[in-house]
Amino acid sequence: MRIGELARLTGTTPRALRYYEEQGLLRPGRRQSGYRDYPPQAEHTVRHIQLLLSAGLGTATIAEILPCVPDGATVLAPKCPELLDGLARERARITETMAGLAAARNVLDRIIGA
Amino acid sequence: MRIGELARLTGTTPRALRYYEEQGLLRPGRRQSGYRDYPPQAEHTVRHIQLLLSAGLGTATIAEILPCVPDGATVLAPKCPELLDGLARERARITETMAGLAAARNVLDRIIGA
DNA sequence: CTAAACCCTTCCGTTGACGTGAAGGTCAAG
DNA sequence: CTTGACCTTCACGTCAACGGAAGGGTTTAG
Repeated sequence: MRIGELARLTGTTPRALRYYEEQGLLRPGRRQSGYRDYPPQAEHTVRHIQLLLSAGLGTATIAEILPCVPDGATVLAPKCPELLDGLARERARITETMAGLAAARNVLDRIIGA
Repeated sequence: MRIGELARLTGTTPRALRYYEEQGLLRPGRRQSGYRDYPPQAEHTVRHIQLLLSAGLGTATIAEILPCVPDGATVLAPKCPELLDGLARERARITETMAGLAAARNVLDRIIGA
């Protein structure tokens, strides 16, 4: 599929997809015309990227993670033990952020009050 | 108190405090020398600011909220009903963000696996 | 009285994930 | 064969919350 269709399927823009490629997150093939050509699994990959981005992970970190998450949806990663440390830190960071959000939401609740 | 002491008390920097003032979040007095002079309650105010910032609220929104949160710590805001809508939306946004973080953390957990 | 430490304003720099044209090739349909 | 939608590569712009340096007054400890 071409870039426009993938963008529509994933609710993003061609510009963002080119950016992901520039950051090493996607490696689409090329046609003779130069147009990018994405395989169907790219949709899943892009959704993963969006999810991890929204969690505050940077593109560099995601670029390390993605090769450990094969095409299938709910797959574990048996073969990237070097990343476990970093992933655990990211996990902790996410948990911290959630706690902070809960605290701030409590403040809002106190302000909203009745 | 002067800016350096307030910065130490709140774990931030003079630069950040000047920025908050620039955005209308703080209004310290001035001495003849031009030095900023903060009242003791400023410490509480700054902590509120930090908490709301960490929740993803922008300085403009916080500037609207602050006048509704008098000096006392756990006070409600009876007198700003116009903000209730916006605050409710921010609250919803925070909840959404937390859900997204939980989802992303689940992805990480699946990757970390064993 | 002097030196260190602190403060002032002004202004430009940073970081990340894109947005926004510009100038031009490509492709399916009428 | 031409429109119009889609694509390409630059390359600069944006937004938020500050960081940092320049150039110069102020306060305080010795």
